[in-house]
Amino acid sequence: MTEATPGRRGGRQLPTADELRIWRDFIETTAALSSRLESRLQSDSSLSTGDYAVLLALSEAEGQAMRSSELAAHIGWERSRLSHHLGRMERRGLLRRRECATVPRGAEVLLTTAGAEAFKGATFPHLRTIRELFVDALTPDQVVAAGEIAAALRAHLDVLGSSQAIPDSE
Amino acid sequence: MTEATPGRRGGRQLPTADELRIWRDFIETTAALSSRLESRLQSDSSLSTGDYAVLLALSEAEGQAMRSSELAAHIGWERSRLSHHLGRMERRGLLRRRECATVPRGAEVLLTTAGAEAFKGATFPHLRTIRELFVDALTPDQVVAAGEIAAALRAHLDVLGSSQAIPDSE
DNA sequence: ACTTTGCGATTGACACGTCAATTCCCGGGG
DNA sequence: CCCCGGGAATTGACGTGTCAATCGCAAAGT
Repeated sequence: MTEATPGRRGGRQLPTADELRIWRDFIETTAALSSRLESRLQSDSSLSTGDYAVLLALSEAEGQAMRSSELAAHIGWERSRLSHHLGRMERRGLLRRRECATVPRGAEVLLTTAGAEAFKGATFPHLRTIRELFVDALTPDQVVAAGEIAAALRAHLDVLGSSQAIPDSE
Repeated sequence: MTEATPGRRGGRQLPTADELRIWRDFIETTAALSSRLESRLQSDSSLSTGDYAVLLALSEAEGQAMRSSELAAHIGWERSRLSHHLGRMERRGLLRRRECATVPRGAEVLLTTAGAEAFKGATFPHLRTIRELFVDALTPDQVVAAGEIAAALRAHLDVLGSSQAIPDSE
């Protein structure tokens, strides 16, 4: 009573066995890919991808500094996550935090020279790794297809997200 | 359209701007997808995807029990990760651990009724979520393409992995 | 003026993962 | 017999992420 209408995509409740197999393959492989990238970045530069995202944003900012909430919005992180991460990065000497003059309780994050150098040293091997692990693995057509798949998934997530998601998103 | 020397793929060191954009889109979207799935599973069933993987493996095992190293191999986890996770799941009453008769230092993991029920209650909504977030977002062609992309990425990871994988001495 | 509210940012408690020990127990040499 | 190497599993330290308080302070309300 719950199905028996093949062909119509809106009729099924559950994925088919083939779809499920592809799903598992897809999600596990992308996770493995992230994890490999992470460990490459770690061994090449002693940075995590989180560190890299923060350093990238700060490097591109004018004065190599940003308010922490701007930074959070820019890289799409929750503020609390950023705060924890900045604390760890500050302990490692990659950046400094300073009271912000313009905004009441605002904190400004600025790159140290060590941070700038770490970023500089990391970026080339990191990009090369992306090429090796992702671009080189696929045909040009597949790269394009991957982009389209990502766009479709993202669009779908956004649609669902607005109607029935978690509290505030961004 | 931005590059000047199309054709030779082995010549470049770094990804093009287009490739990089696709990469970021792809990796961030898949991460968002995982995270959405995780939170759906959590709110539907109070389980993490890790819990789900463990419960699935145990449910399918004969006697609803497995040696912990078999389990680790089956779901592809490191033993230490599994050990930590089993500890947390045991505290929540989803499973029990017992000394294994057949193997010297072997530990056997077995499902409790609570664990079996939690899994039973979780599986339908979980599969439905996979359908909603993944299958429904893509055209049938894209689903197939996603499978091929995953296979290509995985194969490439495996090739690289065997030649220059983990640091064994430094 | 004294609260109240609102926002930026931080903190604490906890789940999760990895790496490097460490424990337990076994089965050989010496 | 005692030690020693080795496999199974656990443990501890620590980085990382989330959620729910909390803190500090300025602008409003009364």
